[in-house]
Amino acid sequence: MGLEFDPIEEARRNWQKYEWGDGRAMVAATSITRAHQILLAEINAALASFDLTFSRFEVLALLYFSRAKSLPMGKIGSRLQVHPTSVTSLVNRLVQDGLVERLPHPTDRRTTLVQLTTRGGRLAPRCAAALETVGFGVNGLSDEQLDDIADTITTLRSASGDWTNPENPAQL
Amino acid sequence: MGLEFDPIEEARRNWQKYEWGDGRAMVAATSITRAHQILLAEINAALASFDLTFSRFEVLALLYFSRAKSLPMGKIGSRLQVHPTSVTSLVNRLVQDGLVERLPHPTDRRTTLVQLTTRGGRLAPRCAAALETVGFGVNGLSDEQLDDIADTITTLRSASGDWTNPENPAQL
DNA sequence: TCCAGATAGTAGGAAGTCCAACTATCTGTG
DNA sequence: CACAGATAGTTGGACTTCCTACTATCTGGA
Repeated sequence: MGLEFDPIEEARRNWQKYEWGDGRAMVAATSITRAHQILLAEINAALASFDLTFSRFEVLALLYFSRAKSLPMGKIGSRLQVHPTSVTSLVNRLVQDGLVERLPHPTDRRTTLVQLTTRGGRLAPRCAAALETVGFGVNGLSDEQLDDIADTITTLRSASGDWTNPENPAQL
Repeated sequence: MGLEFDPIEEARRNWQKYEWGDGRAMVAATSITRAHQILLAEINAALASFDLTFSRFEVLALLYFSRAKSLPMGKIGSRLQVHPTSVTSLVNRLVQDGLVERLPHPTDRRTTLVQLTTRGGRLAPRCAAALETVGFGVNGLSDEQLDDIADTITTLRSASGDWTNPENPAQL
């Protein structure tokens, strides 16, 4: 990139210099944004040879884990925490690639079931292996660091109401 | 959301159950992705009343911090770590909103300078204040947690070559 | 001097995300 | 039973990001 310094530390200095605050929250938020950008690039590079993206792989994996290898569109959205319209476009592409199929729900005609195809079922574990090989882009971190990040972000997610923990009614 | 459990923990269990790995890296990567999604939504909500997004605010802030309140397109891209074409589209929109101007570089005719307008210069600090008010979406975390996350991600960024530290020639 | 290669920026296109609005279907209450 | 409101999914549009390809300009070595 040609940078001789950490651009995020530079941002913190300026944030403080102009008295916009201590920069703590800004640095944390910017760091997470940048981390996401880096990980996504490495993950997608690892999946490129399968003609998959991380988002589409997540759908495949979710279906693979399900009992009947199928789930309603809406359930996919709530599990992956993405908007219904995102599910629509991801599934469109997966159907196009022959990795999943849309099926009518047996009793609720509003609902569309997404069913993993044989090809999709074969592909998912191979992608998982490829992702494990590249360590999901976080190879530079120790097991402890990975767990620390995950734990802290769990706090963040919980505070933002990512899910309702039955053991913690306070969240309601 | 209607979820009664943490979808990421559920993913870890399944990852292990199908023997795809211990799920550590997957959980860390997925957590960062989700954290990014949450923060971006809160940040953009805080900036919506200014008709700004986080990306466009970052450009504004970077120019505000610069000596002449102007920078070349390319420098903006390298500081914010985004692709040149992203800078083009961000600046297009900022120009359209009258917050920045494109100026020719005095000596290098290839280069385009982006100059903060008076309006842009007035807006930047107000947006910064709004972001500080919502704590950049990380209000649920303590100062220590914020610093821990930032530190760990610095390791990750450094490992991925985000910048070349002059004090650490090993990165070259 | 002059041209090959590097550098700066833009255009067009793909992908993912979200939102608002819309259709179709179900469900519960009066 | 019937209808208002909830629920499921899609369409169209906005935004950011990246990639490839392209033009314009600069620079250094032959």
